[in-house]
Amino acid sequence: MNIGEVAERSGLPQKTIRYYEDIGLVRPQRSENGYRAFRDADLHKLAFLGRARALGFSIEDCRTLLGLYEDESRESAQVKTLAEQHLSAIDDKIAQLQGMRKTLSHLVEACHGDNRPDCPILTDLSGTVS
Amino acid sequence: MNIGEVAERSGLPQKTIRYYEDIGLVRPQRSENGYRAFRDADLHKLAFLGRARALGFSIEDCRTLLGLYEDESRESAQVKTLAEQHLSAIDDKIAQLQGMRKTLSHLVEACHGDNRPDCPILTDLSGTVS
DNA sequence: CATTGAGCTTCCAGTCACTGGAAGGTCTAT
DNA sequence: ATAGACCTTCCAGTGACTGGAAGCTCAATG
Repeated sequence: MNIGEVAERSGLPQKTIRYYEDIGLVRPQRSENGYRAFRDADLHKLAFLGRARALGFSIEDCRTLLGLYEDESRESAQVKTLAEQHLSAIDDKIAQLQGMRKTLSHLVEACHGDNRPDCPILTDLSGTVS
Repeated sequence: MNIGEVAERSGLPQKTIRYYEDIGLVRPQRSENGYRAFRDADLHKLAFLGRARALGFSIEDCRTLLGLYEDESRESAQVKTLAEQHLSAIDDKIAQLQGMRKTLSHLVEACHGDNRPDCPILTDLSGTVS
């Protein structure tokens, strides 16, 4: 398979696939003309990466996950620990965003949003104690 | 004020303050020795920026907000629109993270996490139709 | 057989918002 | 005089791509 087909079938952009090769996540062979020659296993790996990235795992986590996937003697506890850490990082991010959301939605509600200049959003940002 | 004091009082790292000067968000004067000489208005601006960043506004949004803050003839509608757009972006991010969270927490629960290699998390990532 | 256009290659630069570190000047207190 | 704190600039790196340029290869058409 050439990169175009792999991109289509994995759902990853060609640029991303080349980048993943650059950083050693996949190692496709090369045809005589210099084109990358992907095998089914490469496609499979790339799809794995796409799903792991869609769950928010970092590239380094993905590298680890791929390693565990290919390691027959892995312990599922290793995978679970990684996933739990990531889950907890997601929870932190959600909490942070919800904090922003709460403050911001209060401010948006308080702003009448017309042609006059006075604005509670700016007042809040300016730190003016009202 | 020198940068150290401004950093402490604004809560921003010195590096960040220098960076904000680089990109033209603040323009402190200079003392004869070449040190940055911040006035109260600069400190005020930096604190404004710190609060806006803490609400997740991008640097360019912050630039716009600062401009509106200093523009006496602004219309609060402009601020409100910007804030609403940002709020909606935050909502999108929260929704995306909650999607990840849901999938991932199911997978984590399904994984027994012991010394055996079989792991539903990896099975899911591998795309195996079970 | 020449040409066109799609598809592939590499390489370089840019994104965003900092952050770290090196090399060196300045100030204050002992 | 010197130590140490504080300041300066400049360069490079982060994460995970993304865009674009210049150029090679391949398949189909006239």
